[in-house]
Amino acid sequence: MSKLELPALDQTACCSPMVREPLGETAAVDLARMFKALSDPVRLRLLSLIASHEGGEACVCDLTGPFDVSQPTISHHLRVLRDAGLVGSERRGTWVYYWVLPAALTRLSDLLQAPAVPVGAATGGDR
Amino acid sequence: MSKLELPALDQTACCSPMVREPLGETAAVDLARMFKALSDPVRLRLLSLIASHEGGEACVCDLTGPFDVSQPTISHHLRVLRDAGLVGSERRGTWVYYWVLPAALTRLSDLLQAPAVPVGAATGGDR
DNA sequence: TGTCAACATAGACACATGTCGAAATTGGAA
DNA sequence: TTCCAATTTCGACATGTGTCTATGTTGACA
Repeated sequence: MSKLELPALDQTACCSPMVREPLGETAAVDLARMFKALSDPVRLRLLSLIASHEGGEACVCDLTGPFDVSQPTISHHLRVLRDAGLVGSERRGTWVYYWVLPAALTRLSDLLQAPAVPVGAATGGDR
Repeated sequence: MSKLELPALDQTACCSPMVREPLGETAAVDLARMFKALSDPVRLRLLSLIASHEGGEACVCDLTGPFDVSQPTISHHLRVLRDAGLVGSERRGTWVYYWVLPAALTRLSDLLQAPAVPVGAATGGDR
């Protein structure tokens, strides 16, 4: 009997029990893609700048000035943010407007607050 | 007079006002580094798996099995998470334990909830 | 229709990153 | 001290990423 208990004790000493379901592989790929979009300082600042405007929306003409990179680079970064589902965009005549998609950001922050809370497959959708 | 008012109207039509201070360059570099650590699916799942254990802490021996990559690769990923300040680690005899640093995760989620809220320079510190 | 401004895309390039197997390091037991 | 298990680090390599200049696309206006 004592022999049977020792292995169990060994495992208890090494392993703490799981208290919740960890993130699955499919969700991780999706979420990692969004985090990757945020993993560049310029892109992070772009998102912040857009969100700092009234209504969480800004014109591109307001986004190309404050950075030390060229206009095509800003455009490329905005594309990455959009493709990752973090912002939406629309051309209105001369100007193109970008806006944050709060649902996507909420999805990320929910994960970080309780990282192992099961995340549903719901998408934010466009504005 | 009507000529003088048109340019001002044009600018109003294009630009929405700023309602808060956007993220600065220095903070963005720091935060982007943490997001980069989360931008790989395996690393995201590792963090989630650690956090899913009781006390937000897990033994490495629990972390090397559930993934389709080699043990050195898991070790490398854990290193990236640790260097980014998202987890802490400690060797206790035979086993090495990793735990999440909630303050770092909170810092990220706060940014995503109100992306343009000024983020202080406070660090999470180690456990 | 031609011209211009605003913005996006393409291609090239230097540098970064994920993964592997091999090797090194650390701690425990004999 | 030697041997072993657990874990980290190293070096190589294929692939990915940020940035640029050049070019293409879109919309407004004369």
